[in-house]
Amino acid sequence: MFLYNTLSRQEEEFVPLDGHTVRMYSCGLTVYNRGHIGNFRYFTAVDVLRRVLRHHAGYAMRHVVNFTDVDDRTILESQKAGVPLREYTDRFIEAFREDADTLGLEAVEENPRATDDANLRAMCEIIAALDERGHTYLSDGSIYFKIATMPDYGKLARLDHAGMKPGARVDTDKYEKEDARDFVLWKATSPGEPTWDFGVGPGRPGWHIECSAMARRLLGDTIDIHAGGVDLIFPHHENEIAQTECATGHPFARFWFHVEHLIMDDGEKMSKSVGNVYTVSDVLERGYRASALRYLLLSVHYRKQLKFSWANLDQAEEALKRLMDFLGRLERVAVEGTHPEIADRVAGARRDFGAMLDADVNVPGATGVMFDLVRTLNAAIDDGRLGTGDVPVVTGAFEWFDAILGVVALRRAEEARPPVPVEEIEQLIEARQAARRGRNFVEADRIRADLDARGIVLEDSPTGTRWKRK
RNA sequence: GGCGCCGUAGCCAAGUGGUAAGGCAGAGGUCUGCAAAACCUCCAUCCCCGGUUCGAAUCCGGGCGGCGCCUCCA
Repeated sequence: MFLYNTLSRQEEEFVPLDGHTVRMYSCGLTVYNRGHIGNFRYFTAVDVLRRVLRHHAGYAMRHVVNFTDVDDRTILESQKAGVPLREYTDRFIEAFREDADTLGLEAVEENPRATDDANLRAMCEIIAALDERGHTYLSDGSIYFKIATMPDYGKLARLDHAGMKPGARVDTDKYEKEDARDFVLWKATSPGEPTWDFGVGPGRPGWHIECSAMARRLLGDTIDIHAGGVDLIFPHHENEIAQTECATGHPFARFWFHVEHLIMDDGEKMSKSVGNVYTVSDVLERGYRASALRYLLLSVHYRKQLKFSWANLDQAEEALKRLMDFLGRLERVAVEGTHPEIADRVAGARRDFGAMLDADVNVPGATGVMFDLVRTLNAAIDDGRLGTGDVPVVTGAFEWFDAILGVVALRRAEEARPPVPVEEIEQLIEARQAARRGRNFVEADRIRADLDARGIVLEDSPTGTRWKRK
């Protein structure tokens, strides 16, 4: 398969270094707040990449997603809340797990948090190695990385520092730095701040060092894929490269996978600092389903900005309904027989779907292939050219599609918890059938409208009445 | 000011040199007690202007517009 690599700015064929296990690190949340749907656009994109690597390319995974549970904001917010740092960040880690579960993200192999001893120790080992090799200096009790000691610094972001806007915002750090681009590895702490001492003196981690350390400890010196949002390219990922490569002497990540932003209708990036933020639970409270949200998040290629709007979410819901209606219909096929042309058509769709995934995870292209197949098969069902003998081939294909998309499984889990008890629905359907037999259509329509208002839709067919969630 | 991305139908969105996938919405039809679902039909020449080419939405140049990064940020 081919993946776009930010490092080379082009698509490259991807094969894990050892040929069978993908070692992937994706930057996780800073847990001072609940993640918003922009964050989850990224997590969902990485989830699909992971699923493609596993279920399509057939690789084993060793995938690490961290929690940044110490930085200026987590410290500040926990102090404001009057809660110990660890306890404060625990809440948002728990919230993340809930949201991840709601959106059907596959569990990853490791979820380290920065303040675990093993990770702090790993950070200090890197810092010590950098110090030995002359890449650091001390200023005001903090340890800095010295950019000037790394000739190829900037190879990922490719920023032209000569052309940077003069003045203003380059050096906002309150500490003394020799060069504006130097960054802190280990921060001096002020009284009352959490402090650790694992061999480089008391202090707390700089932002970038944790990812380098956790990736190295759990995945080794060179990893296959490092993922993040595009906003992390600079400075975060650039600095991770600097630290790790100068400490180990090996290339850090072979592929850099960056996901574009989700932006709001009004055209602004959704971010905590701007304040235009919706969480997964906000979306659910508006009456939308998580499956629809997941579908929407997948409906734009990961390297393009996704403009979020409630109208788009409505459209996603409708598209998903079409898919679910088809799958339901498939289960009810009664005509016997097997048709080789159906198997051919399905095989073709599987091939095309896979080709889309191979081309830099083209999910919108892949869903196009899938819906094309839905129409063909719906038509085949209509005129009896799809028999019970064909059904397993078809369901097999759609199960595979969903192993990647993960949207049908979510929807089915939601269906298992209808807003009206199943027993009651069935009683009402029975009552309505009796009314219809007596040609009392007023009563029949009343029951249908009543259920509709409660979120249950009825559909009549020659073989009886079916219900589904709205 | 520097670097980069993007601009495809009413909406969302693939396609990046060979004559516009898919979804939503809309119109007409078939089916239905009525609906729903489903099917059939219809609905774009790709922001603008130049250029390269037998041929461009796709490549090049110039505009216009939107967004991102350069600062914490998925």
